[in-house]
Amino acid sequence: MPTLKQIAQAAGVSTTTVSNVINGNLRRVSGDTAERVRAIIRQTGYIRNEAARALAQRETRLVAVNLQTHGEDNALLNPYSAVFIGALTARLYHHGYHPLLRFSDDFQTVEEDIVGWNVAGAIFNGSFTRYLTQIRSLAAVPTVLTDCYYDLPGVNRVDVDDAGGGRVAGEYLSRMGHRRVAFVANSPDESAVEIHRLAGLRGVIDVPDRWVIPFADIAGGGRLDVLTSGSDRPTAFFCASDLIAIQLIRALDARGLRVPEDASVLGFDDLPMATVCTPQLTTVAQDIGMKAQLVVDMLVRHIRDKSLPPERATLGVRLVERDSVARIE
Amino acid sequence: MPTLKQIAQAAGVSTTTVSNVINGNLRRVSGDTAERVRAIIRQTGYIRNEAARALAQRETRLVAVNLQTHGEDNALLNPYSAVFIGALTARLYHHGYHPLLRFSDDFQTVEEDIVGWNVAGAIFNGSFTRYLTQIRSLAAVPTVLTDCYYDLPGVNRVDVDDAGGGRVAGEYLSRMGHRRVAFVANSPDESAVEIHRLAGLRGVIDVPDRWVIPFADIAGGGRLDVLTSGSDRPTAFFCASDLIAIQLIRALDARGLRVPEDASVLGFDDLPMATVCTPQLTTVAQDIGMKAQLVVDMLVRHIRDKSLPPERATLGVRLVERDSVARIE
DNA sequence: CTGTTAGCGCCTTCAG
DNA sequence: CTGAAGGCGCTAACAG
Repeated sequence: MPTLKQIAQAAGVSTTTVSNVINGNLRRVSGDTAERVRAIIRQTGYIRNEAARALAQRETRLVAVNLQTHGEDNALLNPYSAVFIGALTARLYHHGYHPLLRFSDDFQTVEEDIVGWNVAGAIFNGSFTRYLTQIRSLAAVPTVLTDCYYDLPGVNRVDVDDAGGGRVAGEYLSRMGHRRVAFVANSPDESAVEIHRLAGLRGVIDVPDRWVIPFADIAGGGRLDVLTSGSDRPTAFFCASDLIAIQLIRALDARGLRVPEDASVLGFDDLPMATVCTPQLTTVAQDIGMKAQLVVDMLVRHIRDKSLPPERATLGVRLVERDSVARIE
Repeated sequence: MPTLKQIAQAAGVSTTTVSNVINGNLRRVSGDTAERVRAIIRQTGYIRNEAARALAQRETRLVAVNLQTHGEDNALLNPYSAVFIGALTARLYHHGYHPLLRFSDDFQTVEEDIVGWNVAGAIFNGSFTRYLTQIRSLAAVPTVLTDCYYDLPGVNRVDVDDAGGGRVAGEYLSRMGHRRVAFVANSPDESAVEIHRLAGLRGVIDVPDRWVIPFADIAGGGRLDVLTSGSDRPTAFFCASDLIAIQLIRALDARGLRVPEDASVLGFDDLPMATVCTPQLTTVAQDIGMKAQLVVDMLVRHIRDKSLPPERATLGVRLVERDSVARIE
């Protein structure tokens, strides 16, 4: 593989000129020379050394993409994360960047990536609140936080309208005749996202605390038996994610309860899996592709113009009606 | 952020010594100096510049991970790919490497990654046969091919025992009383993986060509109607992936046919989704985490010792019995 | 429009 | 066991 210098020699020009051609600074090169240089680049199959470029420019075309792991080492086991990361990646390519993936619950590795690789920017998904403030480099590198209700001065944010989603869910369930609704979430008193979804729901329907259920209680213990027996029981379950909804449906099914005949289930996210399960999931949809685009485009804007003031965007949601919620009464 | 040189000055030693400490060449440094250097590194929070290291060493700690896209731009929409990429990533971390992700159907971008970033190694998943031979850099960079039945001299391979999986499927279906079995796959006459699965099945059960079905024919057209009416119809469908199986179950469901009562469905892969659908999928399982480990460990071995001869490994499969296949007759 | 030059931060011979 | 020095390949002033 030739170096830029060799290209310059072969073309009989200086390295500056070649560099200018490669980087599209065509104002500083005559059309003639540019074409000659390009021809040589093409015929030699020259590819620029990114490490050298990074060293000289003090910046790579890498964007640190950080995902909380919650202990699990394969963060892409979660289908929402997988789809989102895939969408981010595709959009990053669009702007000529690469994701530098990091699954971690620990800020040290994250900082090593950001600083060690001289990344152009950083994206965080989830509520890293525990250590976000410890990441000193955050101030220096354009950053976008998603699904993270934490206000860090100078940092950009993209959030889903979680409260709005909860409200939409409540209004829909209400319209379908449901008055008694339970909320199932991973950690309903820690996850900011889930807290907002619940708050939105409660703006419409009164949900008693005993019906705010950590999913683990259902997956593990017999909490579901209590919730499905006796007369004091919910007619519908609003789940903080499709993944939870689908597992809940299975758990109900295992107890001989059919959805939506015996209980209604409403999801959140609208993952591909929502349409391949039985019954197909009625869910509050967020457009993950659009979200990735919002995030990446915002980041790139701030990479290009470091003086831009912090931005904040909220992604709308909409209800997608399928088969898991029944009209009652 | 200090540079290595500044650390050296602060410690009153040369850059060589600091470099040796960082890279664990402790034979060439006295325990005393090493500790002094380490202390300064710790208290300044020094992080080594990867670009500089890469330039000096002509190699990054990046591994190019390439995924075919089949036109789609978000390759992680496919749950199998998502889980596999996640597992690869986790295992790469384990050895101190990062994945450099590329979703592409085109060898140019792939080569730009490999050469431009001086990656330490490359992993390909899927049958890139169309252009694999065009990637000149493959000879120079340790490479592992997965799920790619293509023999490239000097290149390592990890495959799943697809033929064995087909056989296991056939034997199981046979044991359950099925004689009339159809095979549903994405591109049964192009995908090497699918071809092997079918071949394995055919070693046990006779599958007429008319029952070898591209999934598109089912998803799109009314081919399924033909397959489910009349007396000349299969009693079981062996699907080349869980994803296909689940969609097939839905399509059957839409026609009022229940699985497994009216038709049995057998999947392949054993993705997480196999347990969250109804009925839960009986499937030929491959251990994706193990596969990722085989791939990465093999790659790292060859990165460390460039003189190693090419290797080849095959991942075993096993049948996981759940609820989508019925015993008949 | 084009060339010269001085680094970017680290690794790695080679001397001592 | 330690240090000095050159160079990895590219970019970006600064001259011309």
